[in-house]
Amino acid sequence: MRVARVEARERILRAATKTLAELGFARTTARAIADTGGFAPGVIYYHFADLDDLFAATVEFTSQARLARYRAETDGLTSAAELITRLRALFAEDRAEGHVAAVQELVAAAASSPRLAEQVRAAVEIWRSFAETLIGRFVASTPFAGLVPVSELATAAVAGYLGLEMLSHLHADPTPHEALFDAAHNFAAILDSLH
Amino acid sequence: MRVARVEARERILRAATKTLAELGFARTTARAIADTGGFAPGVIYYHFADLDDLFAATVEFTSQARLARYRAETDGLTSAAELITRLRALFAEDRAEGHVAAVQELVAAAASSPRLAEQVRAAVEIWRSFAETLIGRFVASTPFAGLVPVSELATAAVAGYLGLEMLSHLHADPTPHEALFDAAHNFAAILDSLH
Amino acid sequence: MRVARVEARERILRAATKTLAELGFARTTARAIADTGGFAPGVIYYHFADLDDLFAATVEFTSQARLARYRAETDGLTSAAELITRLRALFAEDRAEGHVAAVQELVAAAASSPRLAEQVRAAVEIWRSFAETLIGRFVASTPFAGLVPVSELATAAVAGYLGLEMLSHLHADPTPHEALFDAAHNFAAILDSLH
Amino acid sequence: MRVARVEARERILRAATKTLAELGFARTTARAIADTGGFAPGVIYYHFADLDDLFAATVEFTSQARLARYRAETDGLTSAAELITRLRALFAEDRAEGHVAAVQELVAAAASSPRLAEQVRAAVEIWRSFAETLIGRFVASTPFAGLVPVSELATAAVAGYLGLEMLSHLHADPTPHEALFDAAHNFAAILDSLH
DNA sequence: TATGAATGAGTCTTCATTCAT
DNA sequence: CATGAATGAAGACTCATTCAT
Repeated sequence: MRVARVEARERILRAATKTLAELGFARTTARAIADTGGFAPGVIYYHFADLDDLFAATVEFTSQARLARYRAETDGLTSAAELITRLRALFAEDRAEGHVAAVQELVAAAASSPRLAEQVRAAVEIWRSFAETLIGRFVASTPFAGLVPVSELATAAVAGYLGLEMLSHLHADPTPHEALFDAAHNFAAILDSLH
Repeated sequence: MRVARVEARERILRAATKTLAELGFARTTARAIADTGGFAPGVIYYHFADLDDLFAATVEFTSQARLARYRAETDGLTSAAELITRLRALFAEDRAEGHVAAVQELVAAAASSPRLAEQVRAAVEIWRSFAETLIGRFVASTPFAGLVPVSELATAAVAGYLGLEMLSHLHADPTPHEALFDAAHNFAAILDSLH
Repeated sequence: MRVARVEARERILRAATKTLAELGFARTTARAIADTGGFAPGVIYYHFADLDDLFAATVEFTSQARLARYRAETDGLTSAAELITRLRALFAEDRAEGHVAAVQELVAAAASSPRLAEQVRAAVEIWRSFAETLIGRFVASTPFAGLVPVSELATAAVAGYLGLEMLSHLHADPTPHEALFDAAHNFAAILDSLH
Repeated sequence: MRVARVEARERILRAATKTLAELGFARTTARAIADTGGFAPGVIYYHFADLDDLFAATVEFTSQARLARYRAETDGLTSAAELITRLRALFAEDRAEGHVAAVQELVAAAASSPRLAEQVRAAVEIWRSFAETLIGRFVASTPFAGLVPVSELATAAVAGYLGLEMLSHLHADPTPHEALFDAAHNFAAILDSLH
């Protein structure tokens, strides 16, 4: 029973994530989610109070899952260049599974829903904190240690990440990301040489 | 006559901008815009084909106006630190008048509206190009000239700017921006000293 | 389940037919249909894509039902006078149930809706074809066989039928039809005597 | 002044007729009429109480004008075949100028507007009466005089005429009318030979 | 629990009509 | 008289949500 319940919840959460990524927030209606997941719209209300509740849960669901993956991939890394390579691969996964797209849609939508904003804020803070730790770790072993405003950089990184995702919906091609990863890789290589 | 028409259009455009900034895209309905501007919802359709048309015009309207201002303020500057100071002031204006907020909402909304996406893409490209010119100008007089991927930085700047705006709706206080400007100012001072 | 769905559809179709007959096309709004049928306007859109879709379905629904009845009543008849008597009774039914009135309204409305026109054209062609068969059958056994342009008469019959219905909305009394049936009956009696 | 006023009225009436014929009643809005005529929508209300008033006047306007023409063309004719030829030409004029189409639209619309119905009834009665006179004249000189229900035939003629017009909007080609005129011409030739 | 039919509020949009200029 | 901007009352349609089965 418990297991079935959790599975049903996750089925809905995955459908919500996919729909957000594919259709955008405005067209992610209860029926659209149900169509994506292959269940009746009514089911949603057996597992979530309302759509706002589902969206809040979606932020946490998709965020937790990805964070675990990001932690696993970046744990113990010492080379900045290697970090960029890993992040590029993780980013490709994100895009393929629609995780960033879904989160970005919900961050944007939070402006219209205080209830959702609360949950999103928490998730974003977790990512910011993760970024801060990561950046701190790599800056620590460079001559810039102490000079770099790590916390601010972490905020900028999260903001930039979401902003890029948002902009990417305007174009068909994902080129901007690639070029940025290339530039970041070059910079990371310089960083690594300063050890 | 002509003047009256243009004035009416601008009244609607300002109301749309303000409503987008204050309520977010999802709640920026024809009625909400009309309430903000103090006119009947029907007027919108007398001056614009539909809401999509109004939103497209809003992107251009608010974008053009701000760009002129940004160009005027940054023209002829040679000190990076001074540049950051000016940008901080411009940003304060943006926030007070809701320009960035409105644009950010429309960039996010463009994901659900191909028609709007076209207009937004054009506006974003203009800003990216402006950022590229600005960054290029300041990098040229430093030892990093040629090493810095100016185009990518410009993209990142626009993305970061919009991303920060988006994140700012999650908090009440605008602290993150202030801290970032402080950090940027420090960095700019170093840049200036390298001339 | 399936049955409930079909029943709901038919309830809406009957309400549409009745509303068209009683109020005319211009006043047959979603709300008016809902009021007639005693359900919420939204139900219409649960069972039909939009009003055009409902109107198209109404043409077919009312047309099919009546045609079956007309075929049953006229099958095997050999006396023209008896045919006229039967047609007069069928016509009385039509009027009582609003079938012709509804169809006539939709034929007129088809001028403004290409989508509806398609469906209406098909229905009209079926009736024209039915009329042609009927007329042909009765003319065959008279001296005029071969001289009478059966196809043209059938077209004229359908046009006249719809035209009469349209004109009948201008008067309160249905006298013109009665007089025409009387005249037709006299003519039919002469036809019968020529066998 | 008087003349200008009458001219303005007629300009509006012609625009209404043309719009009805081209767009159908449902799309004949004040703005559509104004667009057709090249004047501002507001003008309509300087010459007519409201759209219903304009439509009522349109029925009379177009009806009177055509009736004069029909009378002139059929006056003094003795050959039925020649009558059909003349009617065919008049009908071609009607179609080219949109007169029948406009009237048919208004007859249909009268079902939804008691006020319009009154005016339409009067116009239709005039045409019915004209048809009755015409038919009576031609029947009088045949062996059928006294046997033919002239009044009913006149009603049927008007109804058929309007019905055909209505059906013609369903097809692109006007073939049905042509075939009917051919058939009528053949019949008329027989009639003529019975003198 | 799941289904899917139904509801009602709310959205965009149109349009007859008015009125200041 | 004419213009054209503005209004307000609908109308079509959507969608979150409920509920009987």
